[in-house]
Amino acid sequence: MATTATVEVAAEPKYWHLRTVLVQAIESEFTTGQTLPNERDLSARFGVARATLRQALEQLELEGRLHRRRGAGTVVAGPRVDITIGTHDEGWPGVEPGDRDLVDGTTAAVPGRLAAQLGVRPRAMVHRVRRRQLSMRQPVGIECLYVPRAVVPRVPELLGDNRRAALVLRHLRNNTLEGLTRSVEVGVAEPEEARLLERPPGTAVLVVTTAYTAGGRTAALAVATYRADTCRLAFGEDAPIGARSAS
Amino acid sequence: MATTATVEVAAEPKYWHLRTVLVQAIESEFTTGQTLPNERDLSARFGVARATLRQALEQLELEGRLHRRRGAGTVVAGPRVDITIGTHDEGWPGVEPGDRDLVDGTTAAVPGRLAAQLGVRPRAMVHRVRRRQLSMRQPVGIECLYVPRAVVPRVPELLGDNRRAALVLRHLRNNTLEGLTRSVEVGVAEPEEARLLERPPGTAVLVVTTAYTAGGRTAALAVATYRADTCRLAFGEDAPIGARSAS
DNA sequence: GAGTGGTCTAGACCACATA
DNA sequence: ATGTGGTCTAGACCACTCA
Repeated sequence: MATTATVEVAAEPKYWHLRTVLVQAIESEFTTGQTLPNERDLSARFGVARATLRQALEQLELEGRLHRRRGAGTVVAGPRVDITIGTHDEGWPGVEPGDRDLVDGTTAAVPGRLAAQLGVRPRAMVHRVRRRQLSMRQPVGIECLYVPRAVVPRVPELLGDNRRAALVLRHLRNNTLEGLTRSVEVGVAEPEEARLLERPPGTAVLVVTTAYTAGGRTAALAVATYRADTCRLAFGEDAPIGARSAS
Repeated sequence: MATTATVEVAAEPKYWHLRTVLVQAIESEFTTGQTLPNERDLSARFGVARATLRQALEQLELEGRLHRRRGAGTVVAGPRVDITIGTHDEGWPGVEPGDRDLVDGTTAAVPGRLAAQLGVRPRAMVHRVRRRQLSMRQPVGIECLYVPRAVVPRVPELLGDNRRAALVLRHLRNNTLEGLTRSVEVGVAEPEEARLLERPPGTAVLVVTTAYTAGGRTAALAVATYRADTCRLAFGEDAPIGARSAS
């Protein structure tokens, strides 16, 4: 029994200790927007392999404390962007604060996984309107609205994206949306989505799925994916929780 | 200009292609709960390094398609657990479906980052009640309630965790909660939290922060962290979206 | 073109679960 | 005791940004 009374029963992994050290450094010696030393220098300074350092950086990015851009560098992040998630039909038919970007508007067969949620046959035709949300010139989310063609039938196939999207949205606005069901979960960005969000494929995203009901059926389904590193979802009518409330 | 007309401008990373192959394999050749071959075999089979395979597996786990347990193996996951997030004071004062586990009940100085959100002085004393949510014997979330001692002063310091927690909750239930503000974001689990969730440190979690207001002030703050891989947050009164609605 | 983060490799050892 | 996933290393090359 030569067990020395080491209090260090923890034995936390190296990447976690590294993360803690980096958090302290970020909070005490750096300010928002400031660039950190590059990964090779940092790993050398801390005496760890670059992969281990990267594991810590990845977690800090997921927490929204850092932003990394290939070729550019790693900078200290500011507070997360608040994405307001309304209790009502907010978001789609209306106009909201913040810049938005029309990506495209198409009509095609419903993606297999969404047929059940939309309440349509597996290969039914649906309109899809996709737009991108920006915040301070940075892309933060992709919002995708699916509307069964049965709900909005009169959209000529030949129109351009902009006109088609406008038609679908106007039609929907005239509908009386009665209620909605919503869920939030974590997903990963597919390559195209990732490109629009200016992130590598597989980046963690918050997926907000909203089913709009009208006339006892699902009239539309919105699937919004927000960058998990930069976004916080804010619910309720009041102002977001901790934001700028320090007197 | 010897540019051959290669359509393959994509050049997606290897881990993403691997992910796609694995998704197809999981969906076609495996069923929920089934164990996959181990990582060394899989990486050999696909002709990649183990680290590359693990990058794909990590994403699949984050998506909730796989569960990995050290020493045990990698199994195909079932559908995510729906965590109901009510519009009212649901969750804390009341009782809800699903098993819960009291972790501890303490009274200590408020954690620095929460003082502003609770509307108390930086080193003010707060009661903390912490419990764990289980689903089918698996831990899925840690729910932590902070109540300023100014709101519930009459809790003897000497009581055991169970009694203290019960007192705080009963006191809070007698209060008239007037409203709440809520946000959802992604975070990483600290080692202790991670242990309770049976995951490695740094695991991605969904952080739900709810501020309860009563009498024009913040009476309580609930910080709930749910395993991002196994949980989906369901909002609204209706049943969750796609769940079991296929007739 | 220099410097950055992103991808990928081929190993090694450790902590844990299970039988 | 065996086998699993978890951690860590020391390299290499690629894709991208920016001066």
